[in-house]
Amino acid sequence: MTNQHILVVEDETAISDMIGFTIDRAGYTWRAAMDTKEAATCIAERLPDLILLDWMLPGISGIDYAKRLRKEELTQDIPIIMLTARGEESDKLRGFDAGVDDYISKPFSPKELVARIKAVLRRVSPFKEDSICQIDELRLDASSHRVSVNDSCVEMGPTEFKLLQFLMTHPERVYSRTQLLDYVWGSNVYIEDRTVDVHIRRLRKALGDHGYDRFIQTVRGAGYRFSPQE
Amino acid sequence: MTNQHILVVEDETAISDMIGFTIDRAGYTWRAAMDTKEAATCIAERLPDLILLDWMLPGISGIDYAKRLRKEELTQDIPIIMLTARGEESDKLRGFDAGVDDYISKPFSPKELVARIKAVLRRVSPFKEDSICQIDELRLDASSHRVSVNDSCVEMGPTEFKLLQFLMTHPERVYSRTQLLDYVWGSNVYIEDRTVDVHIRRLRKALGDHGYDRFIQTVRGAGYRFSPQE
DNA sequence: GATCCTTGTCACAATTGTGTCACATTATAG
DNA sequence: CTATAATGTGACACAATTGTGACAAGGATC
Repeated sequence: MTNQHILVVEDETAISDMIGFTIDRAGYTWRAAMDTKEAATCIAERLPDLILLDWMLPGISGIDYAKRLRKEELTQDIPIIMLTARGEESDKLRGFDAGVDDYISKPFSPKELVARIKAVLRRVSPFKEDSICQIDELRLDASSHRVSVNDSCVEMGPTEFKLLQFLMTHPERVYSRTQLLDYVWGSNVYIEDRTVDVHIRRLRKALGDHGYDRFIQTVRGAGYRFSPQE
Repeated sequence: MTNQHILVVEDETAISDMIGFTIDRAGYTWRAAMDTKEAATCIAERLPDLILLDWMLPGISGIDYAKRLRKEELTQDIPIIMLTARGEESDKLRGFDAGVDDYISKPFSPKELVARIKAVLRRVSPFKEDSICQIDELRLDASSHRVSVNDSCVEMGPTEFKLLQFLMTHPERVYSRTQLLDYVWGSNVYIEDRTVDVHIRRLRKALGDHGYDRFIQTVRGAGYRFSPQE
């Protein structure tokens, strides 16, 4: 994972300079853009591995821009971390809907910035690599976004897909509801723990039609585990 | 989930009670201190994995205390999260200089508190996992939350699991009932000593089906001990 | 705008775990 | 050997956790 590239979209140069200095020292390369137009140029020149996006940009809100990035094929898989000022946190949820991966509220420490960048990159990249994951006859194809058992398709919602993807790529290990929220939904979403149960239920139902719900096991007092065993 | 311990340094009992309640449910053990003196006592008794520190303490600012903790060898690596009231955020940067790892501004939701605690702990000690513990043919795998003897699964409740985990990671040593309550249940529960007996009984029963109950030995007048030897 | 799908939350049901008690059993002191 | 204290054990009420169906809000699609 050497030489990952980060695009900083931020109109205050004081801030983007500080950010640049920090991520430089962390071993990443980066470019700064002051508006969406510059950003487009940067992206064309070199596709970044991650985008740091200010909440407010000249002429457009960061969220709207994030949505736009999500629609373009080129950029739809690039993780986005939003930089919010104090008091804008109430709108966080809107951002997660737009596909934002994480938030940092200003002022933040260099440590925190680097930690979140690392966390997001770690979370995102393992998914990209092995696009096909098969355990027994249960097969998950990330690139075509399909789950199948013996070539017959298993229908499920996007969240269930991501959940199954995470579980299948991390089998034989128990994850608490909070951890699953962290890893599957994203770090700081404020969602009830119990919501995970409901999605587990939906996932089991989808797999159950094909007899594979037994792979998803409840560990009382701890969380859930994916395992072909027993 | 290896029973991490948190120290809460906060002079308002209403707040520290609420915090305690929350982190209890998140599976951590904790102690509360109302001032730096009490804090020192708590640290001496059991070194915490994380410190929650109020911005203002009787006689000293939280930041100054944080700096002091950073100077002591014993505490310099323990992550600190500061609790700030609204309006004190402008001083965040000073705190980061003092080596503070994160901030939470009051009022905060339990969910946010737990999320930040986990984030900081994960950031600081990412390698605290795995922990497969095997003695003879008895194997306890913390990450998959499984106990097995010769690959056949041993069923037990959550408390029995934690108890066995503690005993297996601290073999050859006698623990009194009160100590076990402290270490396995958490130091702030009010439970009868004799309850430990019942859980020992349940644990023995689970292991006994596989012939491993002899590992849990009663030391009359003292407590219990885990040991492969008779 | 009408329709469909997804999603988070809730309320209630089903299940499982927990702490305490009473009584049985065992060890130890005298 | 007996008295006494410590530990083992089964039962049980109730607490806590998890499963499940329903629902309303919000997006997406057309």
